Amino acid sequence: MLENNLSTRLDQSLDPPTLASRAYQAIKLDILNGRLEQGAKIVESDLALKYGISRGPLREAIHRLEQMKLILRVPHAGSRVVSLDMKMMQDIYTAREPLEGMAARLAARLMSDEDIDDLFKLLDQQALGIDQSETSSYLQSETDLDFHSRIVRASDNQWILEKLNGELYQLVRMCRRQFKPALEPALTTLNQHRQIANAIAAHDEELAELLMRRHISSAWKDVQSIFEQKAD
Amino acid sequence: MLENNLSTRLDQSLDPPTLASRAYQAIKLDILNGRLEQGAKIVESDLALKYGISRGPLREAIHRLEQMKLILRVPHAGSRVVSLDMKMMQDIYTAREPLEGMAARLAARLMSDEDIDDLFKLLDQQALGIDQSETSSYLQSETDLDFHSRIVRASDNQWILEKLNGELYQLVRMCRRQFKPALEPALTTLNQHRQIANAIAAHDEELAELLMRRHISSAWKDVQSIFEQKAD
DNA sequence: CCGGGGAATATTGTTGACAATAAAGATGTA
DNA sequence: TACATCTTTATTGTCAACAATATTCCCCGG
Repeated sequence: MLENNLSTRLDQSLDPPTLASRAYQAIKLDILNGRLEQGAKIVESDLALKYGISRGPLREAIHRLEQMKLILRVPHAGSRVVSLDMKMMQDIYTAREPLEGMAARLAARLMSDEDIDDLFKLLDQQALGIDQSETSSYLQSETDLDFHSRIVRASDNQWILEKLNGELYQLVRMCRRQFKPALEPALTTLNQHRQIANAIAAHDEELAELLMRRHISSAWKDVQSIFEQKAD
Repeated sequence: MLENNLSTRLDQSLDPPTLASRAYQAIKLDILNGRLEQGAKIVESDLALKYGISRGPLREAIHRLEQMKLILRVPHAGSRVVSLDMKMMQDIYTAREPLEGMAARLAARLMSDEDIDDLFKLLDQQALGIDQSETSSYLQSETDLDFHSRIVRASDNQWILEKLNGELYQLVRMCRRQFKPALEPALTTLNQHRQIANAIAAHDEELAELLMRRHISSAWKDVQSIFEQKAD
């Protein structure tokens, strides 16, 4: 198990060169990739051993993941990987809708011509990926989030950026991974993205916000239906 | 300085009976009340001594406050109490606007008749406080946030609740405290609150969201003007 | 007098050991 | 066998010392 330690796996990620940060990223990836599955118990000493660090920094990593809701912790009783139920995902999509709507509005106001070009290039790329049907659903999900991520970055709002990119999108990734087989038709998503991009290119704030809200709302309906058909 | 330690000051707050949690609450209060002023350097060993605990749990408390943006931390260099500049407050109000709009929408959908009654009672109480002009601006600010807080709680959305109540409102408190003298006319605020409450009582989701967004937007304009007249 | 380099200091990052609490298992009784 | 209580174990919470890093201050040369 020692080939799994941090110094060998994460030497290149030098953002802040602190053990806690690297452990944080490592655990986050383990959760997102499913190596730590939903509801799995997190034992500090085990993970510390696995990553070859002490419990101190590992603890800090766990606390960060707790704040972003990837880990659920109950005092004196330990922590587990979050398990996404329907209520939680509903809360998340319900919060995403107005927040990303505002992000789209700001993007329509602020986005530079070059960034708009790049956005359309991304859409073309996404269209190509749909034709080649062998493209993994994982990749499609990533390019989808990439689209949203660019809009959020263009909003020039640090708070919205952190909450959406840093927190909500991770949970969306986890949720999508769980529902790998039953995906919403990528073509619908692409068309909605195109409309949003057009509104942003026209600097039509009102329309960009409206379309983004519709887009998120329709995405939630898809996720919701999967939850319901899973619960029969 | 030892009469200031945690066991004497915080015995009653037993939410989670862990030193880290109590330190977290203590430091949070110290920041919100201005005992730790904006931009002040946070030295772990000093605070640990002051609160009579070790650096371990104190560190955890600092990390939590960092995540909620009351403390700014740079690795290896230490942490300071956040200093609120105009850009940051703009980001916060810009995020509040759609989020609280959605909260108002949900409240209009879900709020029970009893809770609506309580909401109106709070408004009457607030009106009384305005007549007695000796009421401190601090109290007015608190009842204002209380109004918003109830709506957010009624939205039945855990994520929105945590972000608004747990994070953004603290920063708004800090900002208001800084601008004690120049306050927006409380009467305007009260009237806007009344309109919002009416929309919620009528279960008019659309209107509740719209009015709440306008309310936040107008509140931001007030704060913004104070920033600008301070920077001349 | 001013600026750069380097030792001294202060502060954060990390560790392993200890204490307190909760979970699991054993023991005895009805 | 079922159940309650105690004992044992596993796990988290806390602490104090150590290591690594950044900051400060002093000295030196210009």
